[in-house]
Amino acid sequence: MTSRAQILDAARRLIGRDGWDKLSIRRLAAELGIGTMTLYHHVRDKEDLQLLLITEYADQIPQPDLPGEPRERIIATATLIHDALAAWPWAAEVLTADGFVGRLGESVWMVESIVAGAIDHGCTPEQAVHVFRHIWYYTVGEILVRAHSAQQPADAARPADREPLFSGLDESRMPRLVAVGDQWRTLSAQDTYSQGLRALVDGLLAQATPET
Amino acid sequence: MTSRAQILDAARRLIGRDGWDKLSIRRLAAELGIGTMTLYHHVRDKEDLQLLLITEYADQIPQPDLPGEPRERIIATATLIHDALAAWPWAAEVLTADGFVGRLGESVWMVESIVAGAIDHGCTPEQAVHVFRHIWYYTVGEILVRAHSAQQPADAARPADREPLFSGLDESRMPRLVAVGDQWRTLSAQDTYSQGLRALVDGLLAQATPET
DNA sequence: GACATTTCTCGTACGCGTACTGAAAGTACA
DNA sequence: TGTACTTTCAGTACGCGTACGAGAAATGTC
Repeated sequence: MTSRAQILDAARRLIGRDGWDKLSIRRLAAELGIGTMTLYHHVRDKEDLQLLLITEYADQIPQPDLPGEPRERIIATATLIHDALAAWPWAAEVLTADGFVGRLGESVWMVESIVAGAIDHGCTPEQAVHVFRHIWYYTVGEILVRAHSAQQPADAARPADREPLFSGLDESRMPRLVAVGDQWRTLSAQDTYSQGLRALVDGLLAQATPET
Repeated sequence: MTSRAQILDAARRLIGRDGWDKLSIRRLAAELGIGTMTLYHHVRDKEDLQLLLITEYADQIPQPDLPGEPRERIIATATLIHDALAAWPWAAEVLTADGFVGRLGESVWMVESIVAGAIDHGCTPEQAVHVFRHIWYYTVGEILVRAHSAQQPADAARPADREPLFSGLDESRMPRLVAVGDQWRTLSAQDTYSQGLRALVDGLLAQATPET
């Protein structure tokens, strides 16, 4: 008999050894020493398998002491989500479904934390849901875009990507881009997320409670 | 001899007929009546083929009269990008690479427009680049998440996704989520993007020019 | 015209995800 | 004990992206 726990263990072993892009139904079955089709009796889909792995991953994130200030609590929680995804960008690709919320398991506290922060700041429940949604959009976008662009240096064979962007631009038509020039690439990407997140949260909270 | 134009035509025909998820190298070759591997002499990759299609799609978007007010110009341009992607969400999945900017072809004016708006508003070039970047993150995230969740109803077979979210939540631990309840699903998603975009832009511009 | 070089064409093959069949082997319950 | 159900697994099949390498065709050069 093969149990769910054994499967997930083997999957983690496989991912740890060969990377998450090498995870396949066939390889996992081989790792377990069982037939390929047997796996489909424990797991509906490859996506289902991935969701199980992600749920476990998310559940393992410890719930930290969050600041009492609503705005700071929202930002801290979002950053936590972001960091977790950044450490495993593959999860973001799978989680790009709204249904993910139902799969969160123990780690719903992240959603609760952000929604609660928004409500405590004076948002209506509807606005609070929107706040979470917008933060989620922004976070997923940042992770996915960065994960992809970080992959680029791997295949440095493409010469078009190596030369400065906007090289053959007509200065009369695109004056600002020409002025920006190579600054595009050389930006430190470290605090980018934090910056955008703060702007977004400030904007959202200001929108929701204009009198403040 | 097979030309690039013929390939792209056939690809568009195929996508129009069977949907963009049915586009495959093999089917495209069959549509053209040529061998599968022949395609690889005109196109490096499947991704390359997709980027060609997207470039053409983007180039075809007409450049409208944009408002003179910097903030409004930024929002109008971002909305344009968003609408274009929403009409063809598949493009967003492919474009999730920073290198996309080099592939924009004629439609760089969108980037120029946003960067120019930010600079006109008082941002430094570096800040302006960040403004575009954040808007891009948010837009891509919104498109990808929404595209995925819109696909969900297709396979309504999964019962777990049908029942109300957060059903079995412990009220004492997740009070806010329980309070929000089913509002999660019933939100009108129409103006969501516009709302979040405005919040983000306002936050970004306020961050860049705090004295205003 | 003869040759070399580049460009184009395509068959074969590998690994992948996944569906279907059919048949063993184990377990549960009568 | 027999019977029904679940779990396991091999085999086969389909379509996918694409690496390899062998030919065909076009093009340039003398």
